Amino acid sequence: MMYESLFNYIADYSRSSITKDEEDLIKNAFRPKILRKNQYFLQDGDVSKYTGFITKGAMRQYYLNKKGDEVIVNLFIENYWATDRESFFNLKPSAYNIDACEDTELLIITRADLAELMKKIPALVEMIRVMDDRHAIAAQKRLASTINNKAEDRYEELLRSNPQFIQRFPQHQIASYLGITKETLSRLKKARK
Amino acid sequence: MMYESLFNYIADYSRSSITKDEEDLIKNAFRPKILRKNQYFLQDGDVSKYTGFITKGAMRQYYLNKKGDEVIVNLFIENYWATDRESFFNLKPSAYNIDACEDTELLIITRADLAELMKKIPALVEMIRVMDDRHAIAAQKRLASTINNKAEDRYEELLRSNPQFIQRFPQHQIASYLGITKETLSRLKKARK
DNA sequence: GAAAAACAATGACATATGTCAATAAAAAAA
DNA sequence: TTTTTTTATTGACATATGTCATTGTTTTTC
Repeated sequence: MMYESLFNYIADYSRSSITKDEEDLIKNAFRPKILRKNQYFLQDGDVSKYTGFITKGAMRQYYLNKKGDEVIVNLFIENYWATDRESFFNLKPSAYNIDACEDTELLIITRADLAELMKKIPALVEMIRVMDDRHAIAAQKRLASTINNKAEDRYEELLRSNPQFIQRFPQHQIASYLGITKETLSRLKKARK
Repeated sequence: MMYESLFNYIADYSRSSITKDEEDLIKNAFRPKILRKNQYFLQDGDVSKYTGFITKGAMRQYYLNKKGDEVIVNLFIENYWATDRESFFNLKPSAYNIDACEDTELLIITRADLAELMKKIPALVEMIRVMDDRHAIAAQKRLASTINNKAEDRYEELLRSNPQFIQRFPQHQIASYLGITKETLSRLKKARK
């Protein structure tokens, strides 16, 4: 069932594995949430009350720029955590929207419940440390890549690092995520052949 | 003396303050390091053995791209931590250089010693959590800004968020940090007037 | 299955930024 | 001070990418 993928994820991200008791604690603390395609998980202006572990589906995080068009900052699929971190940890209104790109299943938890759980489950604390670490490294790389590489190189890089994204998200969303226009991405793909 | 700024930093970043005993533990674990201007703190290919808290001075982190020119990814001044996180935590060779832009004083510690210290000082653990958190948020913002804003807007943003940088680092390094050429930055400043 | 909506491709043109070379100005070294 | 090195400015031109409008294609909805 759903929780299995979360248990596996925790095992992957921490040395110490979790006990049956701990599994039960987790089952009690995280609750399932189902989102239909296009449904919001978080709306701009609301507090990101939950962090959600995706067990099935795909989501995106974006904001609206001055001109009013969507700028995608993150894409999420299975085994990703969806939340606006800033809003979630500081309980302040978010500037982002997060919504489902496909029918999606999540396991969600509040900040307070997560904090409680971390007191009881060391593996969870370690998981978060490792996640933060990898996250920081990945962010550094994505930034460097954005600054220094041409649109084409960044697209190639995404093809290598996250081929699933290209399958599952429409091309204009991929373009936005890469920080280029859909027209540029379209031309760049043509040129690659 | 030097350690005061570290103590203040920890106090700022965690709710629980630290005891006199904990201060002594910290003094024993972190050791002072002085770097002359232009001296390396970390060289590309070496493992980033230490993380360093800057008490005085300024540093930069950069790599050499294919063409062989320096690409600055981070600038550090007082109260910043200088390390290549990926290398420091995984003890693998770094792809970055970190060197001093001015005569610089740091308090340095190894990963192992830091881990030991974290077992003894809860405030330190919290500090790191908060740092990671803010770091992730800042990285997200910097990425979004890099992707969506024009060079000029990014410069304005830096003027607002880190005016000290503009004072202390030469303009061509600021340009590199912003991901633009020195010529573009020069022109952009002229146009602003 | 027809109509509507979302998605993708393409052309013409505009603009931001990069590149290269020259020169000037400022700072550091001798 | 003089010389050298580093830093900054400027011009001419090249290139990547954006913008806007049009059309074609695919997917969704009724």
